[in-house]
Amino acid sequence: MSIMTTTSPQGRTELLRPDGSPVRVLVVDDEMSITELLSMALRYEGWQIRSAGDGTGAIQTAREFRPDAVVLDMMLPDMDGLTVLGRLRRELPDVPVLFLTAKDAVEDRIAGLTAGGDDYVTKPFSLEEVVARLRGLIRRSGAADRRSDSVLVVGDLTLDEDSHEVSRAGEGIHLTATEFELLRFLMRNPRRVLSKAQILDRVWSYDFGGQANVVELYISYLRRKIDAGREPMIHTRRGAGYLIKPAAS
Amino acid sequence: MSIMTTTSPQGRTELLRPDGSPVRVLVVDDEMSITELLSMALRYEGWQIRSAGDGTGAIQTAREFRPDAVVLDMMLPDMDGLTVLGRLRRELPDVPVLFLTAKDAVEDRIAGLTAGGDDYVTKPFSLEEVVARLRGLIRRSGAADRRSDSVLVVGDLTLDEDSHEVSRAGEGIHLTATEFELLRFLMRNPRRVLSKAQILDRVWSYDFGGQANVVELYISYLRRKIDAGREPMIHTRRGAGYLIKPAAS
DNA sequence: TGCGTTTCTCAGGGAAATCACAGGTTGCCG
DNA sequence: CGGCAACCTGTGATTTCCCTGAGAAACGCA
Repeated sequence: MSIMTTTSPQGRTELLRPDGSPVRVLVVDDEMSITELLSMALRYEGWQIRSAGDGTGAIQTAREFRPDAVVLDMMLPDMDGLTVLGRLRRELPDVPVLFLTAKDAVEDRIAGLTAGGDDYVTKPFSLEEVVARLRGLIRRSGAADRRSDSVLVVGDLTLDEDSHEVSRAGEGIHLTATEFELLRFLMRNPRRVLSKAQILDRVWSYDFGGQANVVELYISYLRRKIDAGREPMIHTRRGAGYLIKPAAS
Repeated sequence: MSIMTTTSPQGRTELLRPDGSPVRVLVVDDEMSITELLSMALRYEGWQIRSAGDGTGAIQTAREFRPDAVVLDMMLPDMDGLTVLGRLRRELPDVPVLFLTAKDAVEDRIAGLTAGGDDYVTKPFSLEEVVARLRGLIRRSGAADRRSDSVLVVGDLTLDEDSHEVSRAGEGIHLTATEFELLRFLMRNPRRVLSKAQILDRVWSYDFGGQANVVELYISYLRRKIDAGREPMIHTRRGAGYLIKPAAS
């Protein structure tokens, strides 16, 4: 299965299958709130989502739905995550899997999970992170020539999702992990106003309980690094949110 | 059967058959978890994988699948590894074989086997090691002139997978086995951030149960030998992982 | 068996990142 | 023009992550 990309009129880059149909993703988690959250976010990417609450359902759905990627919680009620993985692999040998795992479980039995090019994120995750990892997995599982797709460009600002490198007008810029995710979210939605609530929901983990003004703070950080002494690209829409756009226009 | 190479847009070098179709590898082991792990990793190399759980199945599959290489566990339920080898050889006289053997198993019998150009690794192995050995076997079994493919180059740093020689700016550097494998993995993925989990999964043996900070430790060793007093090539992306890139950029 | 090498654990130090808080600034509306 | 709400940003506490020295254990080789 090879995967193509196209750019929608809104300027968002989408992954598509060769026949133009949407990418299909299977989400497996026993907590309904999590599958809901993920389904919502992934549908917003333009993908087609199916979900399952246990291993048995996952296998069944996979067989019939034939997803291009799977999001799989390692902690399921009926069977071990590794067992599910094995059976999934029998059905869909080449499908990449994104594992969800508890933060403190990382050490002991992650062994081998990422070996086949798969990936994992720890709970609690941020939606941007899940989406980014999934995009990476799907891109790499598909046919060749997807190099350019890992680079986001807005005006003279570029962000490479593989190397995590960011530069404006050719000059490299160092960003922290949170700054990077925030900028990625902005750049994936250029010229679109994003509310603080949206940003908080996508960039911060779903269990974040802090003050909402972290967004303001990190926008401030980003401006210092990206807009410093230049024509600003990050703009405030008072009462609405923030947006990024090329400096020229 | 001659084997060609090509370089994908991701910068990874792939082995291909002359007609452009993927290399075919047969994996034979009675432990399902091992065949799964290997299949996953080898598929990620872009190869086509078939697996068998015993000697009988191996012969059958080999006859029909006609692999370019075979990974063969010496300890199979139904017959001796040597017997399987003999029958395989009848079917596929020129196909190279990579033996899997327990660490404490008879070294002397193996010694004779590798004389024919075959190779072996001991369990528990690291995936990087298996992949590297297989690549070597396949390259050497194919048409000549694949010498250059065994050398990885990133900036002024070179690593020869055949001779295990490493040098930076022409100056030879001695690395231990683990350091070598870690550097190889980094250099096979230049300019790409690799997480500690990914590194552990590929470079350390699949049964490694230790602390994740061995990766930090070995990165530290590598830096001392490779970046010492020079423009650094190994970079930390805090919260994400490590990457290697030419010093220039 | 004995010795050098390699691998790995453990723990302390230190740097970086994250975030709360609070005071200052800006823009909007009456 | 005054007042309020929204936003910006400096400061510093806390946490998290990373680095590395020291030494124990395992390994390899003669």
